[in-house]
Amino acid sequence: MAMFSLLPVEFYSRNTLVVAREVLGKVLVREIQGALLKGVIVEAEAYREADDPASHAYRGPTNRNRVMFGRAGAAYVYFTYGNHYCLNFVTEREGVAGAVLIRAVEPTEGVELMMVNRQVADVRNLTNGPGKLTKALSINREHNGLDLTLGKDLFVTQPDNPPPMEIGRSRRIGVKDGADKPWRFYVVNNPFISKKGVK
DNA sequence: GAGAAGATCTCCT
DNA sequence: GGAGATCTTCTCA
Repeated sequence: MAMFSLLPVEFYSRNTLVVAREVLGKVLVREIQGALLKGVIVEAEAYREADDPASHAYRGPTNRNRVMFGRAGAAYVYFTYGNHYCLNFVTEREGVAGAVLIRAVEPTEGVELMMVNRQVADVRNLTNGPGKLTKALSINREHNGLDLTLGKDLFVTQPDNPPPMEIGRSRRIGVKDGADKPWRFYVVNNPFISKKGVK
């Protein structure tokens, strides 16, 4: 009996926009010394390469973004604004840059430990933003390049009986260049998404 | 080697 | 609703 179904590399090695949409409803799992922290992914954004001025990969490979050009199913974790880590899933075939930024999850397991990590008591304020969820799940630069398909430390699973959900689409948050592209996907009416009312 | 901007969050008003 | 915090990374000289 399978305890969970791990998403295979074939899930990730597709068009970035498809992965960004289909990753909604999947379960992000963080394993820390035997404890499991879980959250349902409810908001994600697609970042590509030459056609996407908002992407780190827009100007080609650099020391920071090289994971984006590598094998799909890896974690791309970067540090920004002097305070925050952001978690992405690498997409597309090897050699083509692509990543899906995980912007928000709905906590389902290990909530108490997340509260300790974040120092906040309101569940709705635990993981409703890219910098918040990495802190709640204790994700940092050590996870950059980690293989999400191994089912260890950090991985993603398909829930057994996913509830129906309505998927919304909007422009991306916090970008200037490429702001016109509707490459953000989110679960409509979910209280754990980072921003509401964005067109 | 310097300067600027950044896929954000929190606190303050 | 707005500004400051904070530091890494990139670009250009």
